Formats: sequence, C-alpha cells, structure tokens
Amino acid sequence: MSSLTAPLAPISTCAVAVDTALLTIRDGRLRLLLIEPEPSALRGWWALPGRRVRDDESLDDTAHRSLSELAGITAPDAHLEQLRTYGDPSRDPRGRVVSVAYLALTPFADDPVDPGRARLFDVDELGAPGGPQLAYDHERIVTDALERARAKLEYTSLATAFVPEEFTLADLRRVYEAVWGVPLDPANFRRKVVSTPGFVVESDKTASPGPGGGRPAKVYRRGSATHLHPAMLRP
Amino acid sequence: MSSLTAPLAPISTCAVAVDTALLTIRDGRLRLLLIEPEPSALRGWWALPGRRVRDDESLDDTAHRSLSELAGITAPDAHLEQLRTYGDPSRDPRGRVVSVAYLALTPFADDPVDPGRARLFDVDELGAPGGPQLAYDHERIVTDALERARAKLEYTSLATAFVPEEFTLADLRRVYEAVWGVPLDPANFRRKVVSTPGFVVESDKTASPGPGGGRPAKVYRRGSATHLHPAMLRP
DNA sequence: TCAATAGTGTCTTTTAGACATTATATG
DNA sequence: CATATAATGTCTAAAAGACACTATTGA
Repeated sequence: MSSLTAPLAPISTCAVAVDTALLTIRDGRLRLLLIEPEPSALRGWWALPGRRVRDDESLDDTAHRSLSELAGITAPDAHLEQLRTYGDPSRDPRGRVVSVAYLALTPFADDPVDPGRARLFDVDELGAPGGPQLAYDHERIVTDALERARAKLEYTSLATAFVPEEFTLADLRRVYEAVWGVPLDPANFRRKVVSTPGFVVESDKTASPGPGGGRPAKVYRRGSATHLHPAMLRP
Repeated sequence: MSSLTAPLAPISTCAVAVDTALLTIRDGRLRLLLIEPEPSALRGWWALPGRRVRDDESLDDTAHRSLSELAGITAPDAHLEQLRTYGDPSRDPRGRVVSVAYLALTPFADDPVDPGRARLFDVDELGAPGGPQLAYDHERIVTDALERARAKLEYTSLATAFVPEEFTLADLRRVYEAVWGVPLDPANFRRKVVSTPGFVVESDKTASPGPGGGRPAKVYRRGSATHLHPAMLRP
C-alpha cells in the first residue's frame, strides 16, 4: 500500500475494474461506444466496455483490453487518458467495485466497430427518449467524459485525436463542431488554428474536393504542441 | 464489478489506497503537506498522507481520513478533488496497490498543522538539494498535483479555495502569484477579477491596512461561478 | 456558366498589458 | 509631511468575431 503505516481497521481489498468511454466522430456527429449486455441480462440496457484489472496489468493495458475484447477495437495509437475513478460503496449492486474510467478518442476513419454486441450511439440520443438506458453509474461517467472532451478541446490539441494522420482544416473544424455542437466560422477557425504555434503543420499535399466540387484543401498533420496558446475558446 | 460479463483470466482483488496532496499557502509561498515515516522506516523519506480504503467508505471519505488521522487536519469545507489513479503493478514494492490520489486545498488562515509527523514544505524545496526525498511514486503524484492546481487557476475559481471566507483582492492575487510563481500587475488583476461574472462578490466591509499603512482594501467573498469566462490567463 | 468549398482581407469590438494617477490609510 | 497600499484611468497592442471577397474545383 501507499501509506507508510499499517492499517488500523476493517480493510479488505476491492475489485478494480476499468470502464472506457470511447468517443469518435461518424457522419459529422459525436458518437459513444456502448456494449449490449449478455442476452440473459437486462435487455435494453447498455454499458461502457469494462474489464477487471488483471494481476500484472497496468490500468492503461486494461483499458486497451476492454476495447479489444468487447468491441474488437485494437487501436494502439488511439488517444487514451484517465478520466476519473468511481468508488462509491454502493455503485455496483453485486459488491464493492472501484472502477477507473478512461476516455478514449479515435479518428473517424477507423475500421468499423465489431457488430457483435458493440454499437456507436450518437451522444445526442443518450438522454433522449428512445435512447439507450445506461447501466450502473455509467450515465454519470459518460457525462464526465463528454465534459472532459469538450473542455480539453479548448486548451489542448486533443481535437487532432479525432482525425487521421492527414487531415484538412475543414476536417478539424468539423471535429470542434461535432463535439461542441455549435457551428464555427471557417475563416476565423482557420486563422486561429494556423496562428497557434505547434497545433498543426502544413504538408505539401492537397485533398481532392467532394462530389460537389470546390477548391482542393491543403492537407495538414498534427503538430508537436499539446497545450494551445492561445486557447481555442468556445463561442 | 462494472462490466456486465464475467472475468476470463487471472484476476484477484487489489489493495486500494487514497493518497492526498494537500496544498496551502503560508507566508506567501505555496506549500505541500508531507508525512514523516515511522522512525523504524527509512529516515529522511517523506510521503503524502495515505490510507487504505475501508469497506464501506467512499474515496472522498478516505481522503478526509488521511488528512485527519495523519496530520490532525479536519477541514470538511476544504476543497477536495480527485487527481488521478496510479495503478502500475510495480509502484509499491510490497505488492499491488492501486492508489487514488486527491488534491486538497485549504485557506492559509487554517489552524497550524499537527507538529507530530506532518510538515508543510515549500514546493520549491521539493526538487532542490536538501529538500525532502519522496517515497514510492509520490514525486510523480506531486508533480501532477502542482500541474493540476496551476492549470485550474486559469479557468476555474479554484484560487478562492486558498483564501478564507472573506478576503481582499490582494489576498487573491498573492494566491495566483504563489501558485504560478510570477508577479502580477495589481491593477490589471483587479480589473479581470471583478469583470469576470460570479468570480467574487463585494461585501460592504473593508480590511484594515498593514503596519506600514495604506488605503484599506474592500473585502470580497467567493462568487457562485466555478468556471471563469473569460479565463485568468497565465502571463 | 453555376454551385460548392477553400482560403484571404478588412473592419469592429473586446480583451490584455503597461503604466500613470488618484484615494486613503499609518507613522 | 513621507510612505505604503488600494483603486481608477488611459493608452496601445493583440485577439475575437462578423462578413465581404478571391481562388479553384466539379457538374
């Protein structure tokens, strides 16, 4: 243990699990990965992919395993960050479980999700009628994950975790628009991004326009900056 | 557990502990609470106050208990927030311990710390020669705690957790100066604080000047805002 | 040609920062 | 009075935001 003195009173050990909130963007909308429970369990309930921590496994490894085992997603390059740990004694009816929640972000060009028991939900469906019901305290975790993602887009380069290696500034702008749920002025967005040191680096390529035509866009890659100065403030 | 399916492989339970990084300001300097180990243990090593989680105790409660049992600090109104969970399999030589780290902030006017095995260190001493050696991975936790505090002062009203119920804007400015380690222009600081909605509310009191005289300062209280718009950007 | 998208220019409003000035206390 | 600290005023530079304009593609 981490304290240097011996424990005093009723102390046992806890089951420790990792639950992962994976966000991605599909068709211009922010989506969350959820897992359908076993048929025998409650029907119509959905949960974040979660696994218990193995003996010699780091928490990060457990998060990756939760995605690969439950959704067939092997994304070693995906952004993965710890969100928060949920340890209320009554959060799981089957006993004390301390759950370390992770936030995962993957580019929208990723492989399609394992169609087995996993599904990507539009985050706007979550609270709405007809949307999935979340098990345990996973609604709370999802709320925290969305808040974290929305906030970090402002002052970090996290948005680049939602786009592939090569992207246009329109791609990046659509990330901000999907996560924040607001339209952004393309001209002002471009100016802010290119004037923020280290956010993106221009390549010598251009992307081909869409079916309706349009001027080809320059292709960019991720820059070296992790924190943005100045920040990309939400409108 | 939190996943809806049964575990597959070598899984046991973990010892779960809470380690608390308490920051406060004394004599205009940012300080960290550390606990001296038992005499029998390594001399000259210091650790964050930590306790193992009890069976029916929330993580927040464990954090409070770590402060009260190890430093005699009972601060139910102190700011307490989860920092991060450290779960590397080898982080504690005595076995697998998952530690949930907390960040605690208390006003500088608080009661003095229990002189037993607890001590407040100037954070500038920590890396320096002659400073305390930190046990386990606590140096990493402290680094994360300082980074969190410095960052959150920018875009939240967290600075008010370092001052008593009633404070002057000079008090608040000295918080920013101590945590960030930079001097701030008093005039511009004042303008930003009072123009940020909900950050502080003016009372009808005035504080008495110091021994050298000076115009009495207005007394303020905490406002209702938790997030600052616009943010208090670091110089 | 037009429609669509990318990218630039320009203007206004807002905010940040430097620093002078006034106000009110102590000694 | 001088000195110290609080609070306000003013100016400049930087940034945000609205929006017109140009550039390059597909149909």
